[in-house]
Amino acid sequence: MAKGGIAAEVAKPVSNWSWLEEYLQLRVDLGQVLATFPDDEPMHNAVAALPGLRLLRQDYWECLASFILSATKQIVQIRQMVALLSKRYGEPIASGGGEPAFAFPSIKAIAACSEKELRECKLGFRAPNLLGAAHNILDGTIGWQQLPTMSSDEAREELMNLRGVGPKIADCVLLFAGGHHEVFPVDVWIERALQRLYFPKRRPSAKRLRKFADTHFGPYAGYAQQYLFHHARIHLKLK
DNA sequence: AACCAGGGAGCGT
DNA sequence: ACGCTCCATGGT
Repeated sequence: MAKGGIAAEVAKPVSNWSWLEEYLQLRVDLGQVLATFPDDEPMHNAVAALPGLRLLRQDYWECLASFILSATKQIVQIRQMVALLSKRYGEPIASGGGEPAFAFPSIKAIAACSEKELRECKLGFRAPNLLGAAHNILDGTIGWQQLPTMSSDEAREELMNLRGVGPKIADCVLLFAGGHHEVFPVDVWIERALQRLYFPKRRPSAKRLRKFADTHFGPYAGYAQQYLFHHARIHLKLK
């Protein structure tokens, strides 16, 4: 994904790529981000292993919905659920002549589904949670439109009013959709990675790790989380 | 063929 | 505040 890309090489750009620049957060200076990371061995290793890793800036709804689906599911299966939902309830989008492609379903499209239909997309017990989120957004139970202007603490609290949304999922939405780069979501992988890398003997509680994450990684803790997370998944044999 | 998965809610202590 | 257990479904 070299900068400049295709658009710069054609005489007349047929398309405006600014959405992609936004999605990949190309305005963020990675060098400045990396400079804020703690000067310790786990971070050095993680950064060295994954040069150029970036956070995405995702759509709020797509992000929230995906992470509601993620509870107790493997990543391959999450992709499956998302693909199935999109195929059945999403709008068709340009696919470049290959397989037909579909956007992630809108809030209204999901709200119009029955729980049964969602369960038929293999959502299991997550089906009522996704449906409830769509309803609560549309009926104003939570301040959806105000989320982008809220502080991360306010937005987290607001999101956690949704059934099926706890601290981890809320933090993922803050980081990946809200652009709150200081937020450090703690999931089972990061928990294991932090224990292994920073506390090989002690095995601190989840609560303790939460506090460590909040104080140790600085203003771009979310980026640090991503480097550690993917490094741990790819190179460390955890579990 | 079990076992368990990018969590969260609802219980019990 | 903790520590359980259950929740559906499919990959390994």
